[in-house]
Amino acid sequence: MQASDRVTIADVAGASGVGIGTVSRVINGAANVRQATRAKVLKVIEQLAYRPSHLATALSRGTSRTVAIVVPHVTRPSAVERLAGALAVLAERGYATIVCNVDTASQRDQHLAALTARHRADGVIVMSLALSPDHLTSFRRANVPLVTVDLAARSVPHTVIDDVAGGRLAAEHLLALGHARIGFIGDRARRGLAATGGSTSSERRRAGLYDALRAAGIGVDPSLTRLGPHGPASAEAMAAELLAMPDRPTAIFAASDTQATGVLAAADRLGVRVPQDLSVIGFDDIEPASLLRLSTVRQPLQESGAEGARRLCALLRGERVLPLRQVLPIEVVQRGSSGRPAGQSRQTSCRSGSHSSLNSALEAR
Amino acid sequence: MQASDRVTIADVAGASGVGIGTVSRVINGAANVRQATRAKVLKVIEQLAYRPSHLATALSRGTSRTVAIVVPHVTRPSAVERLAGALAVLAERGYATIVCNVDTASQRDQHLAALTARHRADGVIVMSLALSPDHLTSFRRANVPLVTVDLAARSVPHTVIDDVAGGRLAAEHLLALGHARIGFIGDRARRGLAATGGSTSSERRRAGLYDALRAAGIGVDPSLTRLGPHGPASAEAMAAELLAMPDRPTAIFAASDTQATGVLAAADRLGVRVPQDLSVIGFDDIEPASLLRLSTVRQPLQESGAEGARRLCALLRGERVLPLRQVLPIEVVQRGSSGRPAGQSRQTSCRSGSHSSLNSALEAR
DNA sequence: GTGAAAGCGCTAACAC
DNA sequence: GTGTTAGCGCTTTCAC
Repeated sequence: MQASDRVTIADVAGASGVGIGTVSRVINGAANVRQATRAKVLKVIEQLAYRPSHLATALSRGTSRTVAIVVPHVTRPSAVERLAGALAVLAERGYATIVCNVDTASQRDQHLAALTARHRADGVIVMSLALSPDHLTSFRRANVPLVTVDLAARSVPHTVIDDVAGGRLAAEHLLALGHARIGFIGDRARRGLAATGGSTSSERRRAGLYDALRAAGIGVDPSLTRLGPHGPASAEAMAAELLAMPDRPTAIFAASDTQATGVLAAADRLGVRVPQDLSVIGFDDIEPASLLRLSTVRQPLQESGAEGARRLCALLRGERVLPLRQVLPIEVVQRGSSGRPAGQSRQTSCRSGSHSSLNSALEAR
Repeated sequence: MQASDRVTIADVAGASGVGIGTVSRVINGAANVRQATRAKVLKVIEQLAYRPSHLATALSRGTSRTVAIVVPHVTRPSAVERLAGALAVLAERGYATIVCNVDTASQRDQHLAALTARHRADGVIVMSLALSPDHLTSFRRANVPLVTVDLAARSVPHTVIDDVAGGRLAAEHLLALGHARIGFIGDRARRGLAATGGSTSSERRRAGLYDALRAAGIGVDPSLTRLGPHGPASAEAMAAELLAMPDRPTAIFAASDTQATGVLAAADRLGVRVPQDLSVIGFDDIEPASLLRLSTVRQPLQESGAEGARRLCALLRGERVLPLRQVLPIEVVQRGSSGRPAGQSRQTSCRSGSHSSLNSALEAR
């Protein structure tokens, strides 16, 4: 048994006394090989510890069965859930998956440029990322199949949710509970990155909130909207601002569960009880949301990645993928962080009444 | 401008009136090309929208500048942090990174087997995974450079922390605060997966706890140790058991922050105040820990992935990587979830005194 | 059934 | 400087 490094199909052919064509047939399980020949070749392969060269196979076949995923901020729970959903589908179908994390616009451009090289990846999935017309054009010109997730791109198959409707759902949930002053905590769009189709999902969710407020005849108070960098710390600071207002909101809608977590922390620090003094609703339904009893708008994160992967696979099989725009369902999940505002305690929706908030708990430590 | 698909280096050479060797030199920025020639070739490349075939280049060079990372349970915060650390280093050095998520032993074996194929990846990083001698052997025989992270493997460069010491640190922190009855919540080793070198990190942390208890002359009460599946829900259930004991612990050490989160939730549900009635310390220092005011043993997760990547790169450059065993530092981060047990309030180490626990807060909703 | 040979698209060594 | 050629290690006709 020698090192499989440097052992080629020719070595196997030589040692088995057959041609390399036959060895190739054996490797690929072609039918037209005599049983005895097959056995002999397999034995030699075993003895020589022969492993086919993936590169040679791929070059010869013209495909490496590799796809690439471009995803921003991979450490965020929503991103990693999507990624995991896609990885599972792709692995099951025998695709290797290159993961390109991007935290800056220049990283994004670099990765996208690299992926339009010939034979780099059979196809590409782009998630939650601003894609310029130029980007789209280079993929088209390079003839690299592309699908997107959490991002609408014209003439490219995309899997999304209706963020505006999601914002509306969150708002309607709070409105139904009797809230009239509803604050919003969301992302300040960073130049270039994290924007999708001209607006971020945070921005669209805010739009949905405003829609609902107007529809309810309440109108929008811009002073209740705060935008800042993503992340719990920033959300906490912004929520603290809202809670310090003389006429503070009775409810806050956060554009993501991560930010909602920050809102809970802020309420805590200020001794504001949730949900008695403040209702909070987030977006995404990431794992910790359930533990924190956070009401939220759930979107199928893993499933979105899985669907993106399935659609890319279909594309790679040469199928047409229709409809181009796939919209996944969302729903409100009510937990303990949302309830009727003070003075409207009739028919309280939450399970119990007199408790300290997560927030005051946090402050305690 | 035609599709770059199917345009080869020969086409460029033909259209520029030069040989393919010259085109190759231009592409790779070789010095010995006349300026005029270079310009002409570059213009044609532009016009034809030529993109070199990655597969052809890689096959010819014998390397694809691709590495693979095998990581279990990629959605866990600790895993994704490590992954992100590695991705950043690898991207910066021009390596594409294949990510193989594994949730079962069979997925692990499948991925590891695939990665020992010739030319699949230039090198492999395995994280937090049980690696059998057979696995090690096949990598060695296949001549595929291998490093591990959060996993000791003999004769393979590995980046780890001292989990036993970490357990000891956590214990000593609690002991110093005056705790004597210290519970432990950890993973029940799942057959095959998630075990490293015969024992899981959870198991080693527990061993460290026991060491410290014995060293303190307190001894070990096995009834205070609970093992179960990873995840906050399971941890919550186990913690609830501990807290229901007649002589319940005054402190609980959880093998991970994720599990510690479950402990906090359990305390909440039972109306046990943290840290007054119960101190909690976790392990890892993942992002939410700070928000939850969770005391913890911090380990450099991103850095561990980055170091693994750096060491693999060194290996790929042909350098010897020494020492084989790289141990990263850990430290206790005290936050609000740990304090003196009731009746020992003198010189309390935590910031404030009379607060409700996260736990009671959670119950409230 | 099986062997020989022509690609796949590039790099690199070698001539000129 | 630049063109030519021999690989890199497979798959896949096409004869036999």
